[in-house]
Amino acid sequence: MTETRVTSLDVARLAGVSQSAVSRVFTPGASASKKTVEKVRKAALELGYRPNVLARAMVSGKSRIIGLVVAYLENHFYPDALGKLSNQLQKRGYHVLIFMASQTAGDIDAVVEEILDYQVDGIVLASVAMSSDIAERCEQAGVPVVQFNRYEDREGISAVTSDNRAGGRKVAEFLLAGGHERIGYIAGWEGASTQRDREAGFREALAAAGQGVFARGIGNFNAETARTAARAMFDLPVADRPDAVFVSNDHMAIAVMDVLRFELGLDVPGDVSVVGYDDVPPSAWPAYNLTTLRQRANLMVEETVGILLDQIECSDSAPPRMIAIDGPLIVRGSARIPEGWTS
Amino acid sequence: MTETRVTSLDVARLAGVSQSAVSRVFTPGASASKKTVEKVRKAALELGYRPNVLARAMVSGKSRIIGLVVAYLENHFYPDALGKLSNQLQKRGYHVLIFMASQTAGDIDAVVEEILDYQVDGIVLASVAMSSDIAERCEQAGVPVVQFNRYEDREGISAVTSDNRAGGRKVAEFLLAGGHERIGYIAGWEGASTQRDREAGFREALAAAGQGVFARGIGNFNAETARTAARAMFDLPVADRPDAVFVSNDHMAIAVMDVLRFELGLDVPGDVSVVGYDDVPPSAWPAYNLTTLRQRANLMVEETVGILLDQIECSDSAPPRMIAIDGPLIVRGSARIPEGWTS
DNA sequence: ATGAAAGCGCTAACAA
DNA sequence: TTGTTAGCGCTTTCAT
Repeated sequence: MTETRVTSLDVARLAGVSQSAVSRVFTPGASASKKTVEKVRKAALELGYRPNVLARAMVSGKSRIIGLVVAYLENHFYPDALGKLSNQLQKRGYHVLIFMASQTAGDIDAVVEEILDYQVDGIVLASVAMSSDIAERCEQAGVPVVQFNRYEDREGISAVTSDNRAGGRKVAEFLLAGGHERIGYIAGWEGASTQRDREAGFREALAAAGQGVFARGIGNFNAETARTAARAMFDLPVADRPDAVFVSNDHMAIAVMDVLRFELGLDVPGDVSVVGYDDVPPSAWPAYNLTTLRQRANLMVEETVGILLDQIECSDSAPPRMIAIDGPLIVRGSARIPEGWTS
Repeated sequence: MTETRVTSLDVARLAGVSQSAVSRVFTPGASASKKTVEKVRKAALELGYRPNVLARAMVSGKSRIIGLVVAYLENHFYPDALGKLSNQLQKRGYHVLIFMASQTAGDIDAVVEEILDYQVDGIVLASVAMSSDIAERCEQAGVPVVQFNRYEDREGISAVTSDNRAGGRKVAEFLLAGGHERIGYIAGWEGASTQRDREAGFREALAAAGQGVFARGIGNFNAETARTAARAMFDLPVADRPDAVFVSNDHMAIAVMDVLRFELGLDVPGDVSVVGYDDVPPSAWPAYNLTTLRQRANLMVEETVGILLDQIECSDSAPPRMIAIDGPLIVRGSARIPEGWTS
């Protein structure tokens, strides 16, 4: 039970070669004769040697660690994305170091400093606000950053989102085609680009049809807040309440459906049509059967990884990229389906 | 836009002290005069210096990284636990490095090797099977391991679970008190200690009342498999199907409720009582309102962190600890409530 | 192709 | 309290 730390030197001695020979055998683009490789591999196996990633990181300047900052894990979209991200990165030899950001705004700067302390090769900011300090610090440290499901356009920082504007439009068009005339909206956190874009696209398409938002509430991407907003919006006589509502993410939409049905005794979609955004797993459960705009998490993650590794591996700094991925409207049963609706 | 790497030496020069003085200022238990501290802090701030965690790890042997192996993120219990774990560790100056384990059995050994390469200070195995190799490798590397929500009792490895046996018993007693006489069970993955213990406790209490399991299906902790099991168990004439079913986690229980209600047209709890295990957020949603045994994730995580840090910080290796945390039955509306039921 | 030697940025003896 | 020195385990010139 002696705590054994096997080093390359141990292996070298056993194999009868120099320490640098061992290093070469374990370094992808290195030169070593068949013979040396063989001897070293054998010795390494015998001793159970594996290179120390940290030591390698020190000298090479590459840690193969990606820092991930996450704020909300309640919304199932995020754990889902996290899993996919971690998997993809793992396949390419990187790993994810997690940092939880409390919702507190200023906090994020401190978190990013902490991340940088670990000499990460890249950073993914999942749904947290950027500050210009962060951008600067990371650039000066030479660490690429990509924002996931959020962007701040004043900075020159890469971002991957779904095409929220187009998504908002699609939702409006669907509701309009369904003949709704009093269409409400429950907003997410107003500081989020996702929220702003979804609403902008939504209003755009409503306006094109000569309508506006009949009622507006704020849910902050939080279930409880969304419930409160739903009560305020719907606990009213028929004529005063919406006949349809676009809730800006599924996490809230589900909470809203529960309020409508179980607290207010309304029928969905009979009395009110509900449409969400994300297409998280519970939206497909028959009890909700939520019509929603799908965010293609797989593609979003692929793009994120692509951008990151481009920047890391091709040091001639690739320019920041802004990607918006289109997603389909998944028509289920929570909103009235227009006659002859196809696409 | 020059990539600046500020080192302690830079700070030392600016502050007019030695490099080790700088190190001392940034090392918790070190000695430095007010004056030195002041000069160094000022210089550090000016240059934006922060210690390199990796370099520190190399020499101190402590990386302040905890490796976490996770397999399922679909079951919301895990993201939830992950968030809590990461938060608690972060408060104590540690961070979580994620490793996704495919369900593949042998895979886990390779993953653990990879983790060890990062010189982690500890490992949390969340619901993945141990092998004796792992135990040995980690012990020999001097890295403490704790299993979360699973255990293998043949190894001397710490584990934190809920008291699954007691939980299974409580569920049975509740169903029995409700007057059910044909009680079914849908099992999780049979390789899991959680599954075994829940079933053991459940059967124990049934047996004590002179009953047995009326029907048994296997869901493998997977929603789709659970649906299949539910169809086989319930698509039968009244007399041949259970009047109650204990589904061994909520993730499956919700899927089962959907099958019962929407595919088979059965009323829950009118025709069938359903009880789950975990108390994940969706279980509280009115559409399910699932009676379930709560796993106290907060306590489980606290214990996990406690054990880990004890082993890491008090090098006189604390013995492995097995913790089983009792959880309450949360009585909601998916199962018939016995007359005058209180506790 | 291989070995010797010089660090990567830091902490921890050891002296002073 | 402080500076000097010796590494942590590795990659990478530079000779050979």
